[in-house]
Order: sequence, then C-alpha cells, then structure tokens
Amino acid sequence: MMRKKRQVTIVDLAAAAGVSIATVSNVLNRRNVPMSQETIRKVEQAAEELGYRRNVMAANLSRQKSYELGMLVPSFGGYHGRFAEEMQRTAHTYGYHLSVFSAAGFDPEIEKRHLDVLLQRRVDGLISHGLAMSQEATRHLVGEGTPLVLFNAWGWPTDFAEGAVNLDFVVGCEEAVRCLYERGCRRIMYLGNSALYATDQQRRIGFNNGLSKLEEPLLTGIFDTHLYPSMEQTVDDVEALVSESHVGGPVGVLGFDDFITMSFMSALLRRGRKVPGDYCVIGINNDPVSLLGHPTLSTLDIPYTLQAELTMLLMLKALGDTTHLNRFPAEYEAKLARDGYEVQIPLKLIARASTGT
Amino acid sequence: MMRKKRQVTIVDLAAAAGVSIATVSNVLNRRNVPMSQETIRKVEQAAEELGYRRNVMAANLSRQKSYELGMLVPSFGGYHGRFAEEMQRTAHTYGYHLSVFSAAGFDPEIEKRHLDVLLQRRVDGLISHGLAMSQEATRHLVGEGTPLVLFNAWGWPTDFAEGAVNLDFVVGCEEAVRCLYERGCRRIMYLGNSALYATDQQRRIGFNNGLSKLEEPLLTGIFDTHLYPSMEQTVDDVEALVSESHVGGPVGVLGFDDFITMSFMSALLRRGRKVPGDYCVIGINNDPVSLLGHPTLSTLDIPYTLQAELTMLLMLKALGDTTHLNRFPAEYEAKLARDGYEVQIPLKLIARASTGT
DNA sequence: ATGAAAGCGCTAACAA
DNA sequence: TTGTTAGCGCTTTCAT
Repeated sequence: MMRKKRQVTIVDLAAAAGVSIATVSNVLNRRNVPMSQETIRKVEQAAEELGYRRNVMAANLSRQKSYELGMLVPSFGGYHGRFAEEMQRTAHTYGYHLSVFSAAGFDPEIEKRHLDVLLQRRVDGLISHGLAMSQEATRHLVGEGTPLVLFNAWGWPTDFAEGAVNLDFVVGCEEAVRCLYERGCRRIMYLGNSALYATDQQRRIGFNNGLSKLEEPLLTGIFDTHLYPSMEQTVDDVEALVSESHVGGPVGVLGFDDFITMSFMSALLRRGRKVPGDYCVIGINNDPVSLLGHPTLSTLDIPYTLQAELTMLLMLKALGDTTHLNRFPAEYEAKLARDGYEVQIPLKLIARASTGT
Repeated sequence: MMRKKRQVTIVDLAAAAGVSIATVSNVLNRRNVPMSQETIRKVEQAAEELGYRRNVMAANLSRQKSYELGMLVPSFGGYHGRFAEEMQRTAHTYGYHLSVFSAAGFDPEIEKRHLDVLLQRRVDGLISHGLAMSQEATRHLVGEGTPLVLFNAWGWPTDFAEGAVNLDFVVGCEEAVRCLYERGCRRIMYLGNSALYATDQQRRIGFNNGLSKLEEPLLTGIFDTHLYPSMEQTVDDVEALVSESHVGGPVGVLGFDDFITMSFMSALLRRGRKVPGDYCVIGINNDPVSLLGHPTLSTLDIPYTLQAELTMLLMLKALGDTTHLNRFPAEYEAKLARDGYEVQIPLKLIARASTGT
C-alpha cells in the first residue's frame, strides 16, 4: 500500500534518546513515575528535533478513552451556535475536546449520520438537543456505554440519557407576561412558532401560566407565525383581534424569539404603530439582533455559561471523571440534586426600549 | 486497568459467523474481492445480532487515512457559522466528515490548540480562515503532510497552503458604490471595522476602486466603527461631514456587514432621517437580519454553495482523491485554472428597500 | 473464496 | 529508574 511519508513515532524518539519506548511514553505523558531529569531532557529534545506529534488515535485505541466529546445541534445560527461555542470552551476547561455537528435544520437522517460517526469514533460522551429523530431510533443508536446528556429536551425518557439541562422558558415567559401587564397592557398576545414544537410548547405553557396569575381580565391571543405566509398577515390578524376590544393601554406581545419579534416589530412600525406606546414587545434569547433595531428590544437573557457548566458537570459524572468535579461551585451540585433529571436554567428579563419605562 | 464493557469487535463477528477476521473485514467494507453470498449473509447477520459498531480509530490507525477534515472558524455566528454548515454538508457529499472548531473571537492561543488537536487526530486535511496566529506559527504547526486550504485569506504565503477561496469583496463593494451612485448619491461613505483587518481592507479597496470609476466628483468618507464607543457617535460624525457639502440627493452608505449597517440605519431612523430618501444604505453578507428591519436592507449576497464546493475541490486535489473529482462542474476546474492560488467568489448585490427604487 | 499474520502507534502491567 | 511485552481493533498482503 502507498503510505504517506512515515510519521515520527515514539520508536524514533526512543532510538534518538537512547531509551525505551515505555520511558518515552512516560516522559511525554508526564506520568507520575520517577524518572531522571537527564532522561526527560533527552526525550524532550528528541521530540523537539524530530518534530514529533502524538498520534491520538493510537493512544485512544490503547487506553480505551478518547477525551473527545460529540455534540449535535440543529444549526450553528443564533442560540445553538452561541451555546456550542460556550460548550467547546467549557469542555476544554475540563480536559475534553468537543466536536460539534449541525443537523442542517432538524433533519433526522443527518442527525443519525453524525451520531453514528461520533459513536464509531468512540467519543467518550454525547451532548445533544432534544433530537428530531425518534426516541426509539435514538435509544437503538446510542445504546449502552456512551453517556448522553441532553439540553432543551423536555419530557424525554429518563432511561437512556444522563439528564437534560433545560432553559426555563416556562418561568421566563411568565415573567415576560407579568412585565407586559405592569406596563399597562391589558391585551397580551403570544407569537408562537410551531415549527419548533417542543420549545414552543414550553413558551406557551409559561405564557398561559403568566396570564392565569393576573388580576384583571384580559384579551389574549396566540398566533402561530409558522402558519402565516408573511409577518404582515400576522400583524393583520393581531390588529383585527385587538380592534375587537375597547380596553385601553398598549398591546403586549411576547414573541417566540428575537428574530420573530424583531420582524413583527418592524411590520408594526411600517404601518405607523408606535413601539412602545401602541405596543410593548418582548423577545427571547437576547440575540445580538435585539440591540440593532429601533427601539431596542426587551428580551429574555440566556445564561450560557451556567447552562454549559451544568451540562459538563452532568457529563463528567456520567464519565466517572472525578478529577475536576471539585472545581464546580457547590451550588451547582445542590441545583442538580434539587432539579433531578431535568435541570432548569433560569432566564433573566432584560427590559429595553421596546417595553417603555 | 479498569476497561469499560468490552466492545464487540470483528473477532467476535468472525467467531459468530465461523469465518476469519479478514473475511469479516472484507464483507463489512464491501471490498471488491470475490466472496460467497452465504458468507456475506452470515457476517452481516452476526454484525446485526451482536450490535457491532466499527471502531474507526483502529481502522484509521491501520490504513493511515481518516476521512476526517478539520475546520477552524473565528466563531459560529453569522457568515462563519453558515459557511461551516455548508462545508459540513459538502464534505459529506464527498465522503468526508468535517469537525468544526470555533476560536472564540480571534484568539491565537485557542486556534493553536484546536489546530494541534486536529493534527494529533491525524485529520486528512485542514480548512481555515486567514488565521489570527502568525504565519510563522502556522507554518511551523501545520508543517508538511497535512494539506491546508484557506478561505478569506488574502495575501497569505503560497508555500504552505493549497490555495485560498476568497469572497470577492473588492468587486462586490465596487458594485455597491456604483449602485449608490445610480440612486443619485453624490456623497458616499464607508463604515469600516478595523477589528477585522484583512476583510475590512478588501472592502476599502473595493470602495475606493468604485469611487475612482465614477464621473462626477463626490464627497466621500471612511469611518471606522471599531473606534467609536457607540453607533450614535458614528452617525454624529457622518452627519457633520455631510453637512459640509451643499450637494443634493441622498447620502450613500456602505457598511462593513449587515449588523453594523442595520445598527447604523437604526440610529439614523432614531433621529428622524429617512431611509431611503435622506440616506441609501447597503450592507454585506445577506444575513437573515437584513430582512428584519424596516426598511429591508440591500446587501451583498454570498454564494455559500459555490465557495464550499471550490474549497472542497481544492482539498480533494491536495488529498490526491480522484474518486469524486469528476462530480464537479467543468467550469469549476476552469475557474481554478483562471484564478490560481487565490480563487475569487463573486458576490451578488441584492437591492432591497434601503436603497429605494 | 478464505485465512494467517504482520503491522499501525501507543499504553500499561509487570519485570528488572 | 527503566525496559519488555502484550494488547487496543482493524487493514492488507500474500498464501492457500
């Protein structure tokens, strides 16, 4: 077979340094065994001179552990890209390397393929959103042996994942509703997105919970933006509903995310409505876009670091990796104990111009 | 040593099917050697029943080839995330799997780390933007043997990369300037971003080229948004400059990207300026945000697929992988031959409301 | 059409 | 303090 230019191996280093390969291995891995300074120097020098580079495939194969983690996201855009970035950073902090793959939307086939490759690569653990592929397929594919930690997965079976680290959209949306109410809104709408079912459901639950806690009766409505051909038409319907009531004050709107909300707000402005004034609107995600518009958008902020740390904590526990466990704040442990299988990450409302003062 | 539950290997399959491991390997890899249907059936059945999953580390180690590619991006946001996604898809089309890592901004340390891990993993090839780390360091790190294909890297040495697939911001910006001129703008500004030096430079070159091709004299200016504490102040300075001239017509503005441009436009609207009317503005990237505002933003569209295909073509050539080469349109080959080391990807101007009609 | 056996580069138990 | 050696799971050459 045609091989590429032979790589430099520990055998070469051993020869160059005049020691055995075991010693080379020990030096290179800074293992906790006694060895003379002289040997260390010789080996390191040889490595430097020969331009040695460890072959992790061989190492992984041998020690049955890869220190590689795999992550699946539906896309690199918005929240998921940002979270993936944070996870890569966090994983590194704890000695792991994280590869991220995008499922290009929510394509189950692509998900399956990435999962399979990851498993074939013998990653130590998997991190994934509530997958698009069936839970049956997931169970079958992942099987035993490779721990799976979920994020933003609600109501997933507790038997094949270590747990789920979820953004608490329920409480977040409750607060958003409360905020709108306090700004004088007595007509409050939610702009949903049934295309992203699970996460939309959470928001709806929070929205309804929030409404049910208010004193005065309200005019409320839920609009599924996914079913509208354009945002203009959504606004049409919202305004039609609003005009039915004779209550005063601004109309409150909570949107599925900052994109949808910004888009809705633009449509509003385009037809001369005032925000705030005629409308108060709140988005979700604190995406950079929320700062771009005029007015700036009130939104729910996501504590990426917290979510990433807790996800990693769960993973390390599943991996039985006790080395770094003490580096987590004690409160994280407590939170884990309190929340159980589904860990909740609280969202913080950031009030900006779109909700007035 | 404490091993995890022993994996199912081809040895197990061989035993179960009553054949040798060589045969199992042949069957599983659908190699082009004669074998009886019966054997194939037996092996596949055994694999199915025992839940066999290939260990690619062992396979890669043995055949000295991984079919893995590594990619480095400065972040998962905006253009880079979108392009990374497209590259993953494209790589798969040609039988490769692509891992993407974010350098968290342009941190050279993180870049270095990711590169090193990728190299240790013996990926077949590397794909990277014009790195933040020094070219010296890059040369040293990558060394021989692993092909490197760059994207959006201008003026990089031709000796250690296979080539660079670059977005043609020069021509794109020329066209943008032309467009503004045709809309009646006789005062044309560029909003730069020196934080992203190389790509900003390309835009400036195009901007100046565009200006130099116009007939009438103009009032022009370049503002580096990176140096301003807020977009409000940038607008202040722009308006100050503009007020110096007594020329009529709208003011034309080309922004570094859609984010900066949207932000600028918002600031404009906030102080009562009309877009279009008082100002015509154009962004770059055709980011989803460009559709969110009011008015919608004219922008330069990026042909992700083309850029990804050409990047992959370059990579496959470097890998000496001739299997799929014929799947590329002949014009791609021609383009490669024409452009040489730095391949240019043309950008298309999308005229929307922000430049009027 | 199938199998035996020599690696691939590294780790780790054990011996010296 | 250092070395020997048996794997890790798979590919591939060369016999049979």
